[in-house]
Amino acid sequence: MPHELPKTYDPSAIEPRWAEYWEKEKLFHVATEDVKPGRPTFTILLPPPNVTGNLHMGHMFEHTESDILVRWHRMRGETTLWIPGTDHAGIATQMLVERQLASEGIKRQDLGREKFVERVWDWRRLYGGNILKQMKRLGDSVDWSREYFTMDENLNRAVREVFVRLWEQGLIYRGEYIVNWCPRCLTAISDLEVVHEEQQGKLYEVRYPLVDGSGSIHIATTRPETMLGDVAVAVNPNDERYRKLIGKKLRLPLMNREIPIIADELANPEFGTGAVKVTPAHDPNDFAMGKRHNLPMLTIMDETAHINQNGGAYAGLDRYEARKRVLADLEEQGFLIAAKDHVLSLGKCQRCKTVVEPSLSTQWFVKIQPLADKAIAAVNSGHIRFTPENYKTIYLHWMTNIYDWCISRQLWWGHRIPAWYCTNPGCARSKEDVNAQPIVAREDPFKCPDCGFSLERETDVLDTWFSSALLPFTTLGWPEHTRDLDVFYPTSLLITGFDILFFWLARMAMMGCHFMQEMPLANGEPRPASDAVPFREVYIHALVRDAERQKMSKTKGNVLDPIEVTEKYGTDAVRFTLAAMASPGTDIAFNEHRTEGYRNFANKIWNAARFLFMNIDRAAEAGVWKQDDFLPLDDSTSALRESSPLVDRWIEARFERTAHDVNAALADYRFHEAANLVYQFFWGDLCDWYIEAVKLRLDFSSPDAKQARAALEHLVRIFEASLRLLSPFMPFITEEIWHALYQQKTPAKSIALTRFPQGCAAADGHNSIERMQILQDLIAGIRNRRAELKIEPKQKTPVRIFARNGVRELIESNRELIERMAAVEQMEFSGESIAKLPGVQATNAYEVAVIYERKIDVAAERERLKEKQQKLESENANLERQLSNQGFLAKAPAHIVEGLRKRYAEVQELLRKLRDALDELKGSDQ
RNA sequence: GGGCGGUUAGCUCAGCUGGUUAGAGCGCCUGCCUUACAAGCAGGAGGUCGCAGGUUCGAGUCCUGCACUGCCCA
Repeated sequence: MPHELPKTYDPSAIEPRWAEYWEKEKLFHVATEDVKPGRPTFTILLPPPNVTGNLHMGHMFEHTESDILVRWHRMRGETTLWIPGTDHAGIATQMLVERQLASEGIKRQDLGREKFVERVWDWRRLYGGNILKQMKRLGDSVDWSREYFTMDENLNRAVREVFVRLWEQGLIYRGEYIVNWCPRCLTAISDLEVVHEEQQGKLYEVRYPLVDGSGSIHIATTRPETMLGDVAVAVNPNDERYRKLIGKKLRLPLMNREIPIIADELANPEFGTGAVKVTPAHDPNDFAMGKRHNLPMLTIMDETAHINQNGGAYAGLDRYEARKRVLADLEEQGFLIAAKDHVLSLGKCQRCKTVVEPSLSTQWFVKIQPLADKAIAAVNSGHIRFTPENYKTIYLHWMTNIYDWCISRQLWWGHRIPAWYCTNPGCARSKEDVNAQPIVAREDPFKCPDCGFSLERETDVLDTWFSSALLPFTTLGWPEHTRDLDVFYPTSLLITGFDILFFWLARMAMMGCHFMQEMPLANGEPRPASDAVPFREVYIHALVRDAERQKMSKTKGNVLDPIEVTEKYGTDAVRFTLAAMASPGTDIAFNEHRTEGYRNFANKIWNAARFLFMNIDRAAEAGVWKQDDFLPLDDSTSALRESSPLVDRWIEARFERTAHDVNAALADYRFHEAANLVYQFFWGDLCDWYIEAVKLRLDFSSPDAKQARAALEHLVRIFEASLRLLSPFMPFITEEIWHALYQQKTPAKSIALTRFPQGCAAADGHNSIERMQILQDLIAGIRNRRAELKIEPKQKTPVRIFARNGVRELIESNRELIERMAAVEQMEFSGESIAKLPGVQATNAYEVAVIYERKIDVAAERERLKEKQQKLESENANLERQLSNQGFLAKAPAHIVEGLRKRYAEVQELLRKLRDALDELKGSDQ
């Protein structure tokens, strides 16, 4: 059956088909019961994208790198599992559904908690799968049967178990602390969810008079409205200016309240006036001071950041309105001394960008230090390794300066905290009591064990990251001791961006090390710390920026939609772009021109395949080829025979070396190197040289069609292996061509399930690479000379060659190749050097002259030779300097010195030839 | 303020533990529709490796300082 392929590669015609096929055939499903013991496993957990999100370029980059590694490991015969899923994204999702409700004129409070949560689930069912659909389109080779959602029933049970255990271990506590409060989201958020932005503001100086009338003190503040909640003024104990005022009382302006002057190291004499007001309920530093000095905590704002009853006349005002009024009143009453320009850092809610209000409230916290200690040890002892390595420093730095983690959120969407309070206001388990001992339980309790009253459940939910932190073990069935855990835990690798290093990675490390240490190994033995880690390796990928290196952002309007780019150039081309630019630690400036180049590469492969098919069809017509002849070829045995020509040996050696280097590059996450190696081999070696060379031997009508058949067989063999080498990088086009090659008789359901070439660095036993290089240089030299002489491409020219014995033999036996590739029609060998002939290209291996009747342009020729001479002279001077340097000769390693000596001899020889040629030119000039 | 990076061709970037003549893609210039491919083929130009010192027989590569620049944390 003849092959029919369009002349130009059209990815849109084939990609959706294969994406669907891979999914439908469940090609990447790993059934635990089928896992063979002893076989290496490669497990990787997909960082769950936000369920509300769409796939962006960063995802595609992350998925491309993951998919390349996953496909590579799979093709190396490992049991390879990639687990996909999505994250319930508490605040983001709740906001989204609230907005939807708002368009119907409803507030979530109108619906009530239960109905609202149902609405969120409805939303999720309808739209939540979008990002997964996009992943399917891109062909991510994940195991879809294991898809998870962080709110799934089984994961919820695991979250609850973790919470209860941490509570039992004293690692979770409830308490009144200052937290970051978002007055728009109406919830507390963790330190990490606050983004700091520099902003131009004012530093106000306000006079606070002493109660005894003996004077006053000037305080400096950026937030004058919080003075309503001031309970003290602090000065540094070493500050001479204020030392004798410590302990005295001040009268707080506007509020007419007496407050003390206290001494605290936190007051910085260098900043402002050196005296700071203390508002413990509205500033984290002041809170710490308040604790130290046992000051009252006076809350002056409500949850929407409006002044409350404690703010006297200002009650009911929004915080910014209150600031204006406070300033106006201070000024009017003569308390405002100055307002200086000041750049301040404002904390904003990561989700909604509202300025966060530090607020005193009762929240749940994880006592983090004991968990962090384990996570630090895991990295320090090498059980978790980072690439690039510098992230280890960043991780350790953060981990050793860690604060307790506020895990409660005042939301409805999320894992509700499994804690119950007694409804009896007098009971010690009542919610109103900050020090209450709630009932934290695996099973819902019904009545208070102390007083028998009914119970109410905690309304708060957990930080989304709390559940995400558990995924490496909960997705594998924890808390049960499952076979999945035995087989797949610890996961092999985490690929993620540095932006969630602390949010997620660090917390997974803590939770994994803590909880999995308790889980015995498959054989019942206790689990060593090295096997408790959630992942053995971490690869932190860089950021994808736009072509101008700007961060992509919706406001800038420079966001590239990966699906759009993919539809324009093909998934393979986009993947290859990302891979080829993915040097560890370097951000990617995504440039469509580059993608265009790799689409061209795909087209090149496509056309190489067309060339193959054309010849297979011809061979079949000539009766020397049957489809059944073509069987999968085993990598371990070479197809080379004694009689195989140099080019066959050469391409095979090049292939083996490339495959070897690609494997080595991927093992070190050097994606760019791997991609470039494949590119260079496929285009630079296979297409530019091998296919051109093999054309000489593909004449099936000749009497020696057997030789043509052998040539075709070798070509097909190398090509098929090259497809496998390319497959992890370009899964679609390789799949398509590979299937076409086998014509329904594929040895596997997919090229993704075949073997990745392992390669061999020392495969070239016949020095074919070195020998071929001489021919390539010779051909390039003749072509160059022809271009200089402006010879019509079609016009063939004779050449004269002088070469020493071995090289002459090499050239003679590849005469046809040279003739074809350099447009040579006659090759004549000289018995002696022709270096003096005008226009000779001289190397150490040969001298070649293009014979052409057009008169040599003497001036141009001299120019050419002089330039060459100049380069060589400077190299020569360099060599002489080094070789006469005793220190170099004494200390440099022998092979370096030897190499230099050899090169020196070559340069001498080349210079001599050049001088001769220049002399000769002088002669012809006269 | 603390920490971590970056500066190599017009652009985007490689260059692993110091070692012979610093590479790639894109762009640019010249010539070609050579029966796989003009999304192609062939040839070519283009770099005092941010600056200044130092270590070394030898520095794009190691050290110090400076300049510019990016990011993270406070």
